[in-house]
Amino acid sequence: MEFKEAKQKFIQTWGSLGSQWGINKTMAQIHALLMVSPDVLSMEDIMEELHISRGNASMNLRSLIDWGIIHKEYKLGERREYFAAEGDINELARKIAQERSKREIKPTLRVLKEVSSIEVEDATSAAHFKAKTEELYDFVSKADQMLEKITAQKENWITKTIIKLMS
Amino acid sequence: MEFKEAKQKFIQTWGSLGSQWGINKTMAQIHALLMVSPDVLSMEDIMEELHISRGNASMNLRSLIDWGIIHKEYKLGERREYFAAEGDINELARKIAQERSKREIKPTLRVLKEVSSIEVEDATSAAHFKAKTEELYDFVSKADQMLEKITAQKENWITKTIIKLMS
DNA sequence: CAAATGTTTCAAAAGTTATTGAAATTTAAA
DNA sequence: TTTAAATTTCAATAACTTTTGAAACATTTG
Repeated sequence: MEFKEAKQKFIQTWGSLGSQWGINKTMAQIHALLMVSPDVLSMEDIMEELHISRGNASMNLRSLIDWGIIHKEYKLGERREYFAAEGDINELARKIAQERSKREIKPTLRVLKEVSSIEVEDATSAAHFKAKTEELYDFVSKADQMLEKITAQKENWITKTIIKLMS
Repeated sequence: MEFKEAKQKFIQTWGSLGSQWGINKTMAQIHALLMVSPDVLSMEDIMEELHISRGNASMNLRSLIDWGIIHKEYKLGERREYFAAEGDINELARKIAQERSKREIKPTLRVLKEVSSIEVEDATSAAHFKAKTEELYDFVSKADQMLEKITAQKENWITKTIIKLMS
C-alpha cells in the first residue's frame, strides 16, 4: 500500500470507530488527521484534506479542544490558528475514559441510587426492583472505581495494569 | 419516589446510557425492563409497557438474543414465547465487552496493522505516519489484551480486578 | 479608523438511523 | 389438512443527527 492510500484508510477507520463509540465521525477524523501529521495544521488545511465545510471544522475542533485531546498553537507573526493533537496516546485514552466517566457513568450512578432507594414493604415486584437496581448500582460503581484505578497511574498505565493482572 | 415512577426513570436512563454506548435505545430499554421484572414477559407485555410497535419489539428482542443477554422461555401448554434477562450482571458486562472487542477492536487492529506496514525510506511524513500508527497498534492491542484478561475471570471479575489493582 | 483576515454561529438541507404497521411467514392445535 | 395465533420481515416514514454555507462577529494591521 502507498502512503496516501494508507493515510486515507486510517482516517476513515478511525472515523467509523469514533461513530461506534458515540463520537461523531468528523471529530474522530480530524483527530486522526492531526495525530499522523508531522506539522500543525490550520483550519483551512483540515477543511481541504477532509473535504468538510468551515462550520463543521470549527465546531468539531472546538469539541476536540473541550475534550482536551487537541490544542491550538500560534506561529510567530501569524494571525492564523494552528491545531495539533496531544502527543501521548496513553494520555489520550486516560482523558477519554475520565471524560466518559464524568459525562455518562456518574449521572447513571446518581439515578440508580435514587431509584433503588424507594421504600418497599415486602416481597412485591417493587422489592424485586429495589434489589435489582441496588445490585446494578453496586456493579456500575465498582466498574467506575476500576476505571479510576486503572487510569490513575499516569505513565504507561496499560502496561502496568497488564502486569498487575498477571499476578 | 414511588415504584412506578422509579421504574420509568430507570428504564429511560438505561435507554439513554445505551444510546451513548452505541446500543439502540429500545434495545437497552427492553433489557432494562426485563432485568427488573420478577416474571418473564411476552412480546405483547413489552410492547405495552414501552409503547412500541410489534416490529420494533421483535427486531430488538432478536438483537438482544444475538448478543446473548436475554433468552426465550416457554410456558407449558402455551404457544406464546416469553423473554427473560440473563440473571448475572457480571456475566452481562463480560458478554458486552467481548462482543465489542470482536466487532470493533479486532477489525481496527487489522487496519492499523495494514496501514502501519507501508514501506518508507527516510524521515518523510510517511515515516511519521508509520511511527504513529505503529504506536497506535501497540496501544490498542494492549488495551484489548487487558480487556481480555479482565473478563477472562468468570466469577466476580470486577472485584478480583480491583483487588489486584490495589496491590 | 477602515479594511482585511480569520472564526463562530445557526437555520436550513442532507444524511442517517429507528420505528411503524401491514403483509408474509411460521408454528401449533383442532 | 385448515384455521388461528404468534412472529418476522421490510418498505415507507418519522425522528434524529450531522453538515453546509452564508451572515455575524472578532481581531489584527496599515
